Amino acid sequence: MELDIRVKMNNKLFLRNPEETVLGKKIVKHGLLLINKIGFEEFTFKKLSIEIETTEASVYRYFENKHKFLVYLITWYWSYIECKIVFYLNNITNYELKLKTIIKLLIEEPVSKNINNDFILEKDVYNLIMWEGSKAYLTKHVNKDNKDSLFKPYKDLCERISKVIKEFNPKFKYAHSLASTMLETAHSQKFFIQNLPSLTDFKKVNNEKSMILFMESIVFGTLK
Amino acid sequence: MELDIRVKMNNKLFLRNPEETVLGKKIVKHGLLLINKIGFEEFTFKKLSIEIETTEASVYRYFENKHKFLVYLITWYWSYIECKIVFYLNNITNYELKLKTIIKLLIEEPVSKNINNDFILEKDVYNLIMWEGSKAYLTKHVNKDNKDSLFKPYKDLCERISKVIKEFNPKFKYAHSLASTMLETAHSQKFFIQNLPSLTDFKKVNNEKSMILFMESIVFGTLK
DNA sequence: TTTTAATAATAGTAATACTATTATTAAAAA
DNA sequence: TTTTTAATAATAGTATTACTATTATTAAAA
Repeated sequence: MELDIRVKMNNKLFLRNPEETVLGKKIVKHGLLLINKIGFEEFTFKKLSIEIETTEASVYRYFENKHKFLVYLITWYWSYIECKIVFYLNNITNYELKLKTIIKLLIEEPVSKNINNDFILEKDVYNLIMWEGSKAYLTKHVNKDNKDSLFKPYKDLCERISKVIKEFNPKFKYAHSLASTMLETAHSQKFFIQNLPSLTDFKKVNNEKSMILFMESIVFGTLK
Repeated sequence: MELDIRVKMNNKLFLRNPEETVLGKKIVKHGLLLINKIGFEEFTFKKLSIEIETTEASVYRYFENKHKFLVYLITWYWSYIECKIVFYLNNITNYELKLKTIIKLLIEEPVSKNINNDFILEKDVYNLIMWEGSKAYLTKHVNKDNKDSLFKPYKDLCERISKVIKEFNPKFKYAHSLASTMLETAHSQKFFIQNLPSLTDFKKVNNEKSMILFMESIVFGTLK
């Protein structure tokens, strides 16, 4: 079963809504691929415009700058994960199972066939989060961006997870911090496995089961 | 009591050892301050050279590029923290107390008077780690940098912490991952407190005690 | 005293991160 | 149908960035 999730994006993230035009969708799709390929530091609108055979200025008509474009993509992922969590927790009443499901959704790499809309591929955004996710907020303009609600999807996601944590153990005082630690740890450990494996205890391939066990030992160890 | 720690730096990080000349020390000292002030993305060798009244080319004689300069500073911090841990664990035999001491050292903000060498201020590097730390490895050339042993200090630190974890609970399978999670979480939670507080459960000021309790609940919860 | 080596300054370059202006096309109003 | 307006794209620019190559200056060693 595939989910068709439409995410409403904060309109401070773009100058013109890329979902509304062919060129806009092309920018998002190929921009995501290009950042994954060469990295955010090397990525420029010029390079993207050559790739999709348009002009630099045309890209600038959609996005103010490459940072806003990154936040657009990252935000899309966070909103998408929250939708997924809402959907999969829907019929679960057991709080332990709820938490286990969340952990699975955070760690399990999406399979490539799982296309959820016509221009963003889930596995590509997953990869982007791993490599560039924290760069969305690790800037000196984080406070301004925060005031523009750019990080609302991340906060909402954190809030949702922390509510499940509190349901599981109402006495635990640090539900939000545990939730954000879960989110950050999922991505950083994934990155370390691929690139700095001695910072982890996992194999390069087929590590999902042991990663899930690790995360469960942290979450349930902390909460029980 | 103050520690006078001299850290031996990987010589792939610089073209000319900045510790050996007055200009070199000036570059490191004011470079650190400038990155903290304007952020790594906005930081350039040109701006630094104006600040310390020299030329851009002179800065380039010490460091290949600004990324190597960042890794130089970050690496210094990791090595320094490992030294500190070695020193403070020296006379402790109780493994629980060892872990608690490590947690304290990772979370406690250094006091400003604690100057450990003539050009790097501990509190400034601490701040740098919080804001720019993960940018040291979140690049597409992480594998090349890793082969040049640029991240050895971080790995050594992680290894040292994971050894204490294993002493405390020899059966725990994920000592390295727990250690790297501790390191990453210490910095990300500190950043969130200051900039995205709704991702945490701590106050903006005087949060160290509760942060330490949070980290202890994770570490001992997981290991017990 | 001369040679050599270390260091700094000058002057460049291609690329980056944009902006302002002009041209083209499409839709709405007269 | 024609004209006006609006949307979009392309052209051509700029200041800054991230460097490099060359030349000048100073200091130390032979």
